[in-house]
Amino acid sequence: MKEPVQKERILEAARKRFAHFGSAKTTLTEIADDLSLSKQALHHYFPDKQSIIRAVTTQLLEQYMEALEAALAQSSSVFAALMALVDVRNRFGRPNHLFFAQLESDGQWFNRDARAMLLGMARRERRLLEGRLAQGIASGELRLEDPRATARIVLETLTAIGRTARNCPPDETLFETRERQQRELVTLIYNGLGKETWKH
Amino acid sequence: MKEPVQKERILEAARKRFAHFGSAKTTLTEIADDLSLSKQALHHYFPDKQSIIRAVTTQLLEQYMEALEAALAQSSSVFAALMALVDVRNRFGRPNHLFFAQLESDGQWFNRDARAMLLGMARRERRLLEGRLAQGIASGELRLEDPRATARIVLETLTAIGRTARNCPPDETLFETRERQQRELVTLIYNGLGKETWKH
DNA sequence: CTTTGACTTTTAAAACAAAAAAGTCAGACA
DNA sequence: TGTCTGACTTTTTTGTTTTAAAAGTCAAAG
Repeated sequence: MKEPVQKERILEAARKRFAHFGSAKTTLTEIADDLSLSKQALHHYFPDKQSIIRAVTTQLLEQYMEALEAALAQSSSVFAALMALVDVRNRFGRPNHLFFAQLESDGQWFNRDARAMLLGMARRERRLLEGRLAQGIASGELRLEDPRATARIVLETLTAIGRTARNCPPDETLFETRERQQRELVTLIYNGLGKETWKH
Repeated sequence: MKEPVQKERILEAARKRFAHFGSAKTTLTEIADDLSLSKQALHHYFPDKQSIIRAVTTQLLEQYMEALEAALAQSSSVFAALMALVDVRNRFGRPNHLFFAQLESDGQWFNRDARAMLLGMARRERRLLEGRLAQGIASGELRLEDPRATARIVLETLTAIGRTARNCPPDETLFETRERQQRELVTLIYNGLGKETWKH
């Protein structure tokens, strides 16, 4: 074999195209051309386009989880952890927003696995945050009854904010606005309405 | 004139149809038929369809503002005010979700005024909530630095949650889920992470 | 084991025709 | 004069057909 990790090269090329144009607007021929191959070569490593999308998705989500886990682990306070959550989410979501938007949309195929993948990811994400909240409770930083429910509502809300206006134009301002909104919300939640407001 | 307030009757008929099918899927002929009129009669009172939509929108938003104002005024605590906010929002949004979704979407015409109207409404809504928060600060219930920013972020977030999955099927479960989510969020914000959780 | 050329099938896009709805106007009727 | 309708034109939406493109298959070559 010429290349020891041809599969990896294909996945890398696909990942780049998916990030820029989304999986729907990327053809197998384009991916193959990027590698100076014919599309039949791709079929030798992946049975169909769907399996390529799935592989790229798995890879991305796995990287996200690792980054989140690391960020939460080294956060010195729950507040820092929440801010890191927002940061890592946007660091991964922004360059791939087109890709993820298509995964969630009612696109033709896929979507069987996509739903399941994203759901499983949401679960792992929730467990991580729940764990960090529990740590905050143990350390006396927080007084919370139900860290699980709290983690769930925080993540659901951040997702809702991130979903707004997921239309075509990749407006950079929009991303900035959303991230700022998320940071403000997290700050508000951390402080609540009855305490002194946290100072920047 | 046969009817003293023919314009009102037309608006009422339009409002009903818009609520059920949205303004895009409602024809002037249908509205006219409901009143046993020809569509030309409608044109005598309203120059075009857009003006009917605008009139209905204005009416609905005005009713919403009055309901919200009343609810906030008679709320005994800020927490009750926030819950009332969620309640009134959904009480108005649910029956007309199709209508409002179309207003916000990139539909063919309209949308010039629609944006402005919704923006103005968001402003008035924010002022009301801000006032109620300031009242809470004055009464000693809250300690907040910036009630304006807080009102803004709360409303933006509630809107974001209400916008999720605004697709076709008027699934009743979805509305329940969203409203529950909004209540949980408001509770979380009120209490913050550092205090004892509020008991139901 | 990889890769490709030639092929079939499926899916998405473009073009076009048909239907429906919006909007106009002169005039009827009380 | 205020209210409404019939007959009409223009615009928009919808449905159908055609066309192009992409997905997927297979035998065979290096």
